[in-house]
This record gives sequence, C-alpha cells and structure tokens, in this order.
Amino acid sequence: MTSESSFLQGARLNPEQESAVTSGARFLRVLAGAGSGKTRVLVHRAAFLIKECGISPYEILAVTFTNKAANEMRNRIADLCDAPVKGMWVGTFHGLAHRFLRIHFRDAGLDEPFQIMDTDDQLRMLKRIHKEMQIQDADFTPKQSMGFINREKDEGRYPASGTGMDRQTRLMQEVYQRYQDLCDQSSLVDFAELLLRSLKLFENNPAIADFYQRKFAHILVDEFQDTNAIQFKWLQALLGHDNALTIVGDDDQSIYGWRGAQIENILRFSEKYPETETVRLEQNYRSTKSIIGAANGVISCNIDRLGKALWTAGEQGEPVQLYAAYNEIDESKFIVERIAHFKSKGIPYRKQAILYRSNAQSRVMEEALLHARVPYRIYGGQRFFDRAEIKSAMAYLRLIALPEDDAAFERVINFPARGLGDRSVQTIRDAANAQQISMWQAASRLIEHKALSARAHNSLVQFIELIKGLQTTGQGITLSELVSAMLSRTQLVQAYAKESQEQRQAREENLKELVSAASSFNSITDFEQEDFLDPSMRDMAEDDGFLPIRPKVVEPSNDAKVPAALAAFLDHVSLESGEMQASQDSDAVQMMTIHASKGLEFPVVFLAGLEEGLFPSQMSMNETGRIEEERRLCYVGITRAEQYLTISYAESRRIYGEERRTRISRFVREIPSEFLKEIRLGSVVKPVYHARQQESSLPSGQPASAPNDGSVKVGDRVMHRAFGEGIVLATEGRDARMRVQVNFTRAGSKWLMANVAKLEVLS
DNA sequence: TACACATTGATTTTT
DNA sequence: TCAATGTGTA
Repeated sequence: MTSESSFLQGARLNPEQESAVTSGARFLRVLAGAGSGKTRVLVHRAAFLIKECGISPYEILAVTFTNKAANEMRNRIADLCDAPVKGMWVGTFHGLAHRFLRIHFRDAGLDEPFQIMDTDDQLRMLKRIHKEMQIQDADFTPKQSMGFINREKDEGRYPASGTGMDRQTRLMQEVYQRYQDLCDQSSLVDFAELLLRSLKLFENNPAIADFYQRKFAHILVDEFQDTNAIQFKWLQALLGHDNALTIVGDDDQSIYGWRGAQIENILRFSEKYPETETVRLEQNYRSTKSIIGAANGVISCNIDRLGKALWTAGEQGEPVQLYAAYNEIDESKFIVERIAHFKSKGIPYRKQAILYRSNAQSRVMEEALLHARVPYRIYGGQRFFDRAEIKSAMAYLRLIALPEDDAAFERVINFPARGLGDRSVQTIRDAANAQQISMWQAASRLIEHKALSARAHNSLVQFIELIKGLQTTGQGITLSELVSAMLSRTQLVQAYAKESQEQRQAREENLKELVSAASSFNSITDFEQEDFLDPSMRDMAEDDGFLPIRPKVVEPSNDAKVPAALAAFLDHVSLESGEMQASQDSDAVQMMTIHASKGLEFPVVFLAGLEEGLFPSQMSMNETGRIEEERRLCYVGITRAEQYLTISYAESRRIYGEERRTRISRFVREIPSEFLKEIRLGSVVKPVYHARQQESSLPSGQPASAPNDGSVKVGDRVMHRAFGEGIVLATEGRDARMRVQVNFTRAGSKWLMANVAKLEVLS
C-alpha cells in the first residue's frame, strides 16, 4: 500500500481514487459520481491487488452487468498487469452463473447439454401453457405470466403452492410450476434461472460454495446500484469468512428499479456490513461547470440518496440551452438545425447525440434528419439476434445441437412452410404431453406408428431427415460450413421470397452476417478450455472429485469441430447477443433512449421531450418513489454531455394520435437558472408560441383553431424564418393540419405545415 | 394457407 | 396513430 510504488505513480489517480484503489477494507463501497473515473478505479484496484498484494488473477471475481463492460474490464486489467486475459473470472452476472452451471451441471441438477432460453422462447412456451390450461386473457395474459415468473425468480423463489394466495396468484403459481416442469423436461434454462439455479447450487452444496469462497479472495462488483435481490444473494453466497467485497456504483444513477433492481442494496450496504469503508468519487472529468451545475440542481431534489456533490475543475462552458418548441415536429427541426450548426463549427455528427425518454419519440426525429439529409444511427432498436430470420436460423442450429429443444422445434417445424400446419403440430404436441417426452421424440413415434395423414407423414419424415442429415454432416465440417449448409438445405432465404426487395435483401444480408459470425467465432471461449487455464480449477477436479469436468483438450482454433463448437456458439449467442451491428464508424448522429445512454458520453447532447407526462412519464407519476427514479434518469441524461447540452420540450404533442397540450417538465425547473438559457431561433417573433403559452394554463379542451392558420390565404406575401420571402400559392386542410404552398423568391416552391412554418404575413 | 379485417395496447430492457 | 397480434373467411 505504498504510494511510492511505481505502479501507482504511473496511474495518476486523484486522492479519493487512490484511497479506493488501495483500501485494505474487507467491505469497500465506492460511490462514484457520473464521469468520476469509476471503471478506472475498479480496474486499477484489480491491478493493484495482483501486482502489489500478490493476489493471483484467478483469485479475483469481477462482476458487471453488460458484456461490453466485462470485456473492457478484462482487457484493461490484463493490459495493466500482463495477466492472462483468458480464464480470468471477469464477466456478467449471467455469464458467470452460466459458467458455474456448466462446470457443475450435475450438482445443479441439470442434464448436459442444457440450453439457454431467451425471452421469445419463454413467451411462446407460456402462450402454449395458457392455451393448454385454458386461461383466458381476461384473467391474465401470457406476458403477465412471464412478468410474474421472472419477478419470482428475481426474488429467488421457485413455484409455491399454498394457502394465503388469492385465486389469481394461485393460478399464476400453477402456470409457473407447469412452465418450470416443461423447462426442466427439455433442459431449458431461462435468464433468471441461470442465477437462481447457481444460487441453489451453492446453497445445496456447501463444499462447492466453500471452494469458491476460498478461491475468490476478492470480489469486485460494478454498477452495484443495479443489482436485484437474487444478484445480491448470489454474491453473498460467494462471500465466505474472510474474502473481500468491493462494490462500485452510484445511487444517483439507479434507473432499473422497474426491472427489480434494489437501490437499497447500495444505500443500506453499510448497515448490512458495518465494517464497510465508503469512498466518494466526486470529481467529474467529463463535463463543463454549467452541465454539472444543472445536474446537481436536479438530483439534489431527490430525498432518498446517499448524497454526493459532483464538481469539476473544468471550464464554465456554455449554459444549458432550453428551447420551447411549438410541437414535436418543430422540436425535431430545431434539433436538426442545431446539429447542423455544431457540425459547421467542426463537431462531427458522431459526437452529437439525441436522447429521449421513449423510443416512440425517435420517429419524428428521424423524419427531420432524413429530410435534412443528416446521417443518423439509432441504438437499441431491434438487436441482431432478435430478428426473425436469425431466430429461425438459430432455432435450426439449436435443433441440430439438441433435438429435444421444443421451443426450437415449434419455431421451425413449419417454417419455411412444409405443410405441417396447426393440426399436425397440435397432434405432435399432444403426443409429447401425453407421454411426457419431447416433441422431437413424439414426432419420431408418430412416424413409426404411421399415426398421421399421408401428406403430413411425408412432410414430417422430410423434416426429421433434414435435421438428422445436418447433424451427420455437422460432424466433419467447421461451424461456419454447418451454418451455410443449414441455410441452403432449409431454404430459409427463399422463405422470404414474397417480401419486398428491401426486406429480402436485409434478411439475406443478416443471414450472411450470421455465417461470418460463426466463422469468426473462436471456440477457445469453450469453458472446458478456459477453466483449465486456471490451476486451482485443475486441482479441484483432481483432488475434490466433485467437479465433473474432463480435462479434454480442445484445439484453440477457428475450425474446432462441431458439435462442441456449435454448443459453445449457441451459448455465446444467447448470452452475448449484444452489439453486432453493421455500419459502425460512419459519421452519424447518435440516437438512443436515455436508458441506453448510460455509461456513454458525447460532446454535444440533445435531451428532447422534457414534458410532464412524457418525462417524467405518466406511468411513474402514480407510484411513490418512481418519480425519484425518473429524476435519476434525467440526471443520467444531463451528465452524458461534455460540452454542450440542449434541452427541448414541445408545447403540444401528438400522443397516440391525439394532439395534446403539454406542460414543461418539473426537471427543467429544477435546473438553477444561472446554468440555463432559453433560446429562440433567429429574429422571427413567434406570436403563436406566446398565445399558446397563455392558453396552456387554461383547462385543456377546445383546441381553438391555430391563430395563424386563418390568417394566411392565397396571394399573401409571407416571410419564413429559413426560406425568406414568398407568395402563397395554395392552401390545403384546416386548423392544425393546414398545409400551405409558398413560392419563395430564393428557395422556390415548397409545401409547409402552416402551424410549423409560422409564416409572418407581410402585406 | 392466405389474406382481409378487427382488436389491442402503447416507458425504460444490461442478460 | 399505428404496429403487431389475433380471428374469420374463401
């Protein structure tokens, strides 16, 4: 712990960072404000333990939420101390839980190979169960069942039968039970189950728990404010008598409460572990004083927080700009104009981000960007592995690896259509249910007994042969060859023949992308390989005997043979389905929800739609405590900005097809006025804006015709803030939908929305 | 199986 | 409003 050590001198940490990095406390809580160097501290602490305290890289367990964060941490630790990258215990909660389950599958009560089930499979299965149990949607929907089950699992509970529940809860428990039985039967494990099952593994096998408690001298957890009940329990299960736990997080950035995250985990950490040492990182290295001032102003309105005062040694910077748009279209146009302005000042598009509360807001923005020919990229839309064609392809691969996978079976038995409609599928399903076997087995038996119509029989035989054939071919070829073979034999591409050219092309490209993903997939991530890099794991296998892994040598090469590589690939895909997007480094404006922006930073940020009911969202205004989470979300949004922050709201917004008057978000009012500056475009006065603002204090109801609409008529000489002077050629529609055609002296003839263009009549 | 029509539901989504 | 589902009919 000497500050003279060369390691620390090279690191250039501030005093708080350094005390966090070198702390000897067994329980360390680092409260790291936005942009305060949180990851840096975590990585340096790991490196410090390895280089200065003689801890082996294999004795550290580092846990994150996203694969991105895990990879970054892994690489940075390895960089800092020449530790091996592979085999280190750095990963996501789910990824690490999965690793435990693969190693100890037998003690966890699982068959090898088990398969990870995604949300889609989960919902499909529940729909089936609902039908089977004849549950009406009026009672509760499959989606609600899914929510219930996942919530229960996140709290660490398996299905319970019993007294003291109302009728509906009891029924949901029955659904849960049936669901769990089906999963167990077909060796399927959902996301929540990964954690729950590995927790049970530790609880039921003290020797295994004890081994890991001794093995992991230090447990490091990132983004601790986002942990839920089971994740905390899981960490506690790994905590023995003397291993240490470091948690890093920011209670002010807890924005996943609705997903079960318990902010109490970080707030009450020191009550749970009284020896806890708490270090606050309050110096921000990202933003200007104005932005930090605005952020502090907002977050200080929250009661339930540990309290931090973020500060920066940086420049004052521009005040936060506020724009009151007439409606959402005006808002989007304004933002696009500002983007062009920053671009002309030398800030490339890719360094500018538009953040919003809900995805629905992106559409209007997109239109405006498209119109102005500004390139953009939307994050967090549909993920690569969530696309229909990829899902189908994956289902085929899953069937090849594990024909018992009913979810996969159902997904592709009649896709591409091969004449096995609902009736045939139902027959197979019934047979499977009746005999408690998988649909694959049921199908084989139905064929044996010739229990189907001749046509269905033939189709089914063909389908089974198709899968079997691929299984056989798969033995001798590489993974990517298998994927190619699967695609050509299943005719997946052709199945989309009647879609539009564009659609078809996109799907085909995605499928090609899948092939290349398969070829670049390196099976060295194979767990058997990885775990045997770790000497203590090797010892465990030899000495203790309860470890059922075989030190099988897997060639670390790209063309490892199927099926080992296929199994690893399937796991990889279900756990790391994240960033696999095409066009990356083109210069495009970044668009995403505020949630998706957490952890990122941009020189220029636009926060759009700061309106009551939208942000904070209506839904969060009823329940207590939810508003505070919205405020934290706002804090996250503000603190994404490095140099320029522009906030906007629309006074009128179309929501679900209805034009609604809105009020400015309370969060804007929470920004100290010294850091805020309201702006208007150009010199054109906006009479409409003022009239409307007066109106908005009245009970909303009659959307009286827009003052401007009636005043423009054919032949009028008008002025437009961007196009200049022109003559009205024609009008179309009325009131809010009125469109005007104007022949501008400079810009030529254009159609404009009357209420957006805000034309000033000159003559 | 395929298409037309009705119904529903609509924050956020690390794995 | 509008997209994604579900239902009904040829």
